[in-house]
Amino acid sequence: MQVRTRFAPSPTGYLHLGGLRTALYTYLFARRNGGTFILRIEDTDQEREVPGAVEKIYASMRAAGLTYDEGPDVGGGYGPYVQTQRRHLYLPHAEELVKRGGAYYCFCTKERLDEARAEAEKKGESYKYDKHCLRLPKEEVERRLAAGDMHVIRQNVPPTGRAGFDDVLYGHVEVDCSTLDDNVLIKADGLPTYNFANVVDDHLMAITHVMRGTEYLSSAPKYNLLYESFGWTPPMYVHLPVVMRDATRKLSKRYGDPSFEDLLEMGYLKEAVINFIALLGWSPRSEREFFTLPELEECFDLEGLNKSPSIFDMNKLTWFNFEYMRKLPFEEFLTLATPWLSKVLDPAKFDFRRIAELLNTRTEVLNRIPEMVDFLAEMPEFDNELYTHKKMKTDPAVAKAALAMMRPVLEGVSDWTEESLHAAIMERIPETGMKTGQVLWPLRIALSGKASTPGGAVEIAYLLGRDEALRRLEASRSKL
RNA sequence: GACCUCUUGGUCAAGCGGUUAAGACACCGCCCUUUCACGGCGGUAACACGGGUUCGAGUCCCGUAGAGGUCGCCA
Repeated sequence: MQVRTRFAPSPTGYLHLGGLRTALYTYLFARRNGGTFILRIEDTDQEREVPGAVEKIYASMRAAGLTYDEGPDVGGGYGPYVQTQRRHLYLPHAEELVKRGGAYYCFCTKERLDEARAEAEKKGESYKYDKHCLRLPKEEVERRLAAGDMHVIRQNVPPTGRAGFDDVLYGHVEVDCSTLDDNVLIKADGLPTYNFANVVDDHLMAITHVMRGTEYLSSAPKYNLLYESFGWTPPMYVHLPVVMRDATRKLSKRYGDPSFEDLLEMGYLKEAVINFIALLGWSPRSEREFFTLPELEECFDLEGLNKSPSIFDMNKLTWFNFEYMRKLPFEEFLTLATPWLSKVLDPAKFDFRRIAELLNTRTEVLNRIPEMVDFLAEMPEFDNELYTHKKMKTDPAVAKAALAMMRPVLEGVSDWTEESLHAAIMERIPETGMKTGQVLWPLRIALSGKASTPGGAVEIAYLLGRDEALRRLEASRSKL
């Protein structure tokens, strides 16, 4: 069987991480099976459509490397791939369904429906359309249709019996038809609802595997009923669990959870995000944890999918990013780091290349760079207690002696390179009887004012330049 | 409320009737060390609960509890 999968977002905003993961799995499944991956835009809700959202989807897919074989902007043999451009296809199918008894015209007003809903709610019952219009005489239906009365087309769910579907993850799921509602298939504006469009399009586009979120789990039986009425073979279903922000809430922009684009802007590498997202809900069932997209395409399978929702752990993402960051070839890292360095440092004054070297293996996320190096631009205020370090056996008193001793040493270095500085310092320390750490720890603090810096005393002294280094040394010393 | 689904450490997650219940992140400790980091070594920490079935259950069945989803002319 020729596998065909589709990712079908609606253009209502940004591509959130749950959506990205669905897209990724859908893509991977197609690739792994030598199938076709399709992007379809589900824009039948004209009111909720957000301008520019479609372009955002394209951009995110491209950024993630999820190339689709068929789609609005790439074409394909099953187009168009935007539902509003397929509008003419749905009504005939709905009419066909009416003929087959799987659907019927409904002229009920919004007011009548709202009332019924309110009443059901008052009684604490769940609302269900009462099939009022199904009982309309055929002649009346035709008359009102001809008169152009406002109407919709509803699915005609059998009042009794069971309806179900087979899901690769959840197995066979079945419900009583009596719990199912006669959903609207064609809206009054002539456009289909998701319920109908996805069935018609998936069939017309020869989709073999429908992968989507579990929010569709409870309506899937209805979709299968539709396939049945048409006499079509339903696709394989793979409902994917949600990505959560904590135990009870799913990831959402409202709580400030980042989108894929947000993460990229923050300085996360797309490779890291993809790797992390892939493992959030899927396991290769081995100890391996690093995968490039092509590697995932090789080994992704449905068996490794997890049924329960998983919590998005920023911590682990950051760890992945850290690992990817340090593996980055230096020149690439330099290019990525430069704009972040420029936010706080003047490129004319500082050796970006050297700073980047020091940063390359210690940067978790690019957006942390400014705070890691801003002390170079301006000496921060700091407490003399920073000089205290048990392991290094230093405290303010030791620091005072160390700094006094270091001043002439640094002043004596004419060739201000790391090599010369290192040589001069290391030569002097043994003569004083102090331990290396007792001198270098205070020196680093005196020059940086920070407990943690990218690089040691020598590197920092070099980066600051002779004048600034001596100035800071003197200033810090006088505060002791 | 009704229906559907889920439930292994704080988090991700392996396990698919017999294991000392992996591994990773985070956390803690030790070592290394020109700080931090990196690296190395080690540690704390889990099968939601109750019944079955079985010689044997995290694994199968049934309940209970908790959580999530759905109940729109939204997708």
